[in-house]
Formats: sequence, structure tokens, C-alpha cells
Amino acid sequence: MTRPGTSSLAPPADLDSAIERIRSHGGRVTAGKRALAELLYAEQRSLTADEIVALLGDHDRSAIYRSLAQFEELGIAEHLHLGHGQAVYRLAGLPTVPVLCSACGATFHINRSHTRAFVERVSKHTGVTLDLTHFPLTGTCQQCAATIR
Amino acid sequence: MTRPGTSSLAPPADLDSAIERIRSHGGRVTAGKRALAELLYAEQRSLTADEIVALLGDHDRSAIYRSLAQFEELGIAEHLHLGHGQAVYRLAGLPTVPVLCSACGATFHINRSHTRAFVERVSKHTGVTLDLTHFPLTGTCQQCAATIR
DNA sequence: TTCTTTGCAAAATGTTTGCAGATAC
DNA sequence: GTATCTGCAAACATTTTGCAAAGAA
Repeated sequence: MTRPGTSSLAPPADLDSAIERIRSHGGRVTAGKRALAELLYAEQRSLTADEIVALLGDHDRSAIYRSLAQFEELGIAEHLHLGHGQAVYRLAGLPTVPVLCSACGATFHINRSHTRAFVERVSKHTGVTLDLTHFPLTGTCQQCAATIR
Repeated sequence: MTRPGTSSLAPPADLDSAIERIRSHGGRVTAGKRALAELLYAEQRSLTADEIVALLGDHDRSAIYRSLAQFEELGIAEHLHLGHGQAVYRLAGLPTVPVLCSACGATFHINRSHTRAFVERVSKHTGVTLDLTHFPLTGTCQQCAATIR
């Protein structure tokens, strides 16, 4: 299975370290991979494969998927599944937890600080170490909550 | 978009109420739907479409998907996405939150009581009303945590 | 009888794979 | 020079859709 969080490497500090990491692990730094890495560092947010294709312009999808897979192995990027449809990709180790609004479909982020006590409680009571960054949480955003009732 | 938690109906108390709900909303109670509902009530857990097909025996997949969709509209069932690949389906309103172990791939459940304070905190600070039952959380189970290090 | 549902086949969606030529190192 | 990468086409896995026949109320 393709598992999130498979890489044991710490997220690289910046774009240059990421590029260097590709090379030092036997990968070739191609124009496509460099553009992809630059995009992820520039955006600092979750992007669907479609968005990546659109933002990169003339690039092959399968090459992008392969580059993203390599980035994940190298601890540079990670992907999340938003449920129905597409996954999203982003830099590894961002300090936020993605939340999908089940009413309007928008994705937003809450700071990881909110999750700490919860993660500790679950760990203490159940032995399970949660990692809330690999799948989005689901909820209703403020606007939608207001609209619905 | 196919949204989780779309139904505003409370989960039916038992199988008979579920059956009655189908009928009272203009649905026909067929042998297939009855078998599916019985299965969900008997198992009280998340099942993949494959498992459902296997457990029900000779049933058409598209009919099962359509029945599950109807059950969701009626507030009888809900589905979750475990990421790569298949979704899982289960009765609506179960008092547990699914957790996917990112190391071994197993799905288990933690009691909803653990999530209450967290949900309140996020609501207060961000305005977002989390619903943690519609997507699994991700983490590492006790065995895997022990094995890995 | 009427409207819903089934079963089958085909489409749709998002991702993965095989392979030959191009490219980084 | 050689192993990795790209681009293309085809495969894949899961879910959805169209339609005619079957079935529930």
C-alpha cells in the first residue's frame, strides 16, 4: 500500500536542501522536478494534481505523479486524500492540519497547536499515536454552519 | 459533490425503523436492500464495498452502491474514505471514530468521548465545527509504534 | 398500474505502469 | 556512458451512469 508518512527523513529546511536531497539520493534534478519543488515551496499549501498541472503548464501528469512519489520517499512532500476524487499534495511537515468543509467542499487549515492535547489524550487512553496531518479532518466551516441553520 | 453527512435525519434506532424509513420516504424495500441493511446492523462496523459484495453473495455492485447512496440520504448509513482505494460504509451515528494505522493499514475505532474537548476547542478558536466521524483519523497503533522503534 | 429498483454494460475519474527515446551526472 | 527521467499510450481500481426489464406498493 502507498502509505502516508512513509519517509523517515525530516522535511528539508528549504528549496535548496530539497534539491540537494534529490541528488544525494541518486535522483536526477530535472527541470520538471525543480519546477515542481519550487511550486510546492512557493505555495506552502495543499494542491491537487490538477492544480499542479495547471500551474506548471506544459508537464506530463504521469511524470508529475512520479516526481511527487519520489518527493514523498525523500520526505520533501506528502499527500492527503480529501475523500471523493483527488488527493492533494504539499510540502511535508507544514504546521497545519487540513480541514475539509463537508458543506461547501472548501479546504482550510487549523494550526497544529489545537490538536496537541487531543493527540495526547488519545495516546494515553488508547495507545494510538495520532498523526492528524496525513488526512484532512472533516467539519463545517463558519459560513456554512450559519447558512445551514 | 457527494458529501458525507448530507442527511439531516437522525440515525434510525434499529433495523425495523430503518426499513420503515425507506418505505416512508417513497423507497421500495427490496430483498437486496433488506439484506444490506441487515448486514450493516449485524456488523456494526465499517465494511468496504468488496466486503459487502462478498458477504451478501450474489448481488450487483452498482445496485449496492445505489442502495448505500440511498441509505446515506436517509441517514441510515455513512461512508468514509480510507485514502488510497476503497471507501468503507457503516451505520450512521456509531459512537466511535475510525482510525487508520498508517503503518499496518488496519482500521480501528476510538470512542467519541475522547474527541469532545478537541472539537470544542477548535470550534471556539476557529469557528469550525469538526465532525470526526466522516473521515478516519490517521495514526500509528500500539503494536506498530512498538515495532517501528 | 406506476414508479422504483435491478442487472448489465459502458463511462468516468484519478492514478499507475510499460516502454522507447531523451537527459542529468 | 549509464542509470534515471520524460512523454505517450494503455492499464487499473473504484465508483457512477444509461437503459431496458423486473419488482414493490
